[in-house]
Amino acid sequence: MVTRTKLFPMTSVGIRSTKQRTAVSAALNELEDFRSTQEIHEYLKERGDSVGLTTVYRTLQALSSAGEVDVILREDGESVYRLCSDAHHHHLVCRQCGHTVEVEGPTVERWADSVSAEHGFTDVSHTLEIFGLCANCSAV
Amino acid sequence: MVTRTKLFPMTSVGIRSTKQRTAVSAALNELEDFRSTQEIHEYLKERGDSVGLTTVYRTLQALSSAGEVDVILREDGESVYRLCSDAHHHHLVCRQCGHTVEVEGPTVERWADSVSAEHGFTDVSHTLEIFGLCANCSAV
DNA sequence: ACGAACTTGACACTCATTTTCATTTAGAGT
DNA sequence: ACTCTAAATGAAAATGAGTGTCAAGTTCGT
Repeated sequence: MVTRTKLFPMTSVGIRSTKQRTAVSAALNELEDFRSTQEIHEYLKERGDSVGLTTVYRTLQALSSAGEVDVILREDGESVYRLCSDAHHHHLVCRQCGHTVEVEGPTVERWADSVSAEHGFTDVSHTLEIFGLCANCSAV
Repeated sequence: MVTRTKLFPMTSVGIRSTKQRTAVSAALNELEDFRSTQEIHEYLKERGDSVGLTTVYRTLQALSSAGEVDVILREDGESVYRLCSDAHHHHLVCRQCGHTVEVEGPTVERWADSVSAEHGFTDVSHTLEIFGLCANCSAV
C-alpha cells in the first residue's frame, strides 16, 4: 500500500479538513486498483462511512487536480482514480476488474515536449496507458 | 486531405451502401480534425445532407471498429473521430479547436506487448496521445 | 420487379457527471 | 468555549453523451 501524508494539503485558508474527505482518502489508501467515483462511493457506504455521491465526485476531482491521485479515462470514457507512487510511471490496467500494475515506460515526456514545441503547441499533457485483461480475468 | 477508397468495405453480404453512410464518409474526408459525433451530425445538417444522429453514431462506430477511422477519447471523455493515414502514428491534438497533427512516435507497440506479456495480460490495447493548445489557440 | 434482410431515425431511456440551493460545519477570531 | 461566516455537504433536479426500440424505408440478390 502506498503511504502518503497530507492527502489534502490544508493550506492556510480555504481548504478544510472534513470527515468526508478523510473517508475518501482512506478509501483510496485501501483500494489497490483504479476505481470509479461510483465504486468508491459504494465502498464507503458498505464500510459505514457513507459520503454523498456529489461529495465523492468533488473530492476526487480536487485530489486529482492537486496531483494527489492519478486519474485515467477508461476505454468507455469513465474516469477512474487511484493513489499512486510519486515516481513517473504508466499503467497496465485490466479492463475487466480494474487490476492495475504500475509500469516503467519509454520516456515519452521528452518526446511529447519536443514534438509539441515543434508544432507550437503549449499547455501540453499526454496519456500513455495500456488496457487489457489481467491473468485472472483472461482465465475465464 | 487524406484520400482513401472503400471507406465502407462493401463485402459480399450484410453491409450496404446507403446515402447516409456515404454522407458521413464524405464529411470525414472534408473535416481535417478530430470531431465528435455531434459535430459531424451538425456539419452534415448545415451541409444539407441531414442524417439522423443515431445513424451518425452507428456509422462512426462501425467505421472505427472496421479500422477505417481513428477514434480517441478527448480529455473530457467524449469520443472524437478522424480519417487518418494508414501508417502507424500518434496524435497531437488541440484541446480547444481540435486541430490535429499526426506525429511519429516511439514504438510503444513492442514495449506495450512485452510489458503486458510479462504481467500475463491479454487482449491488449494502448493509447498514446498528446493534448495541448495549438499555436492559434495559444495566441488568445 | 420482388422480397428478405438490412438500415434508418424519432423517441425514450440509461447512466455518469454537474448544477442548484438549502442546510450544516470547520476553524479563525474573540 | 462561543460566534460568525466562508466553505462544504448532499438531496434532488438537470445535463448531455451514448444506446435500445421498433415501425417505416431501402438495398440488392434473385
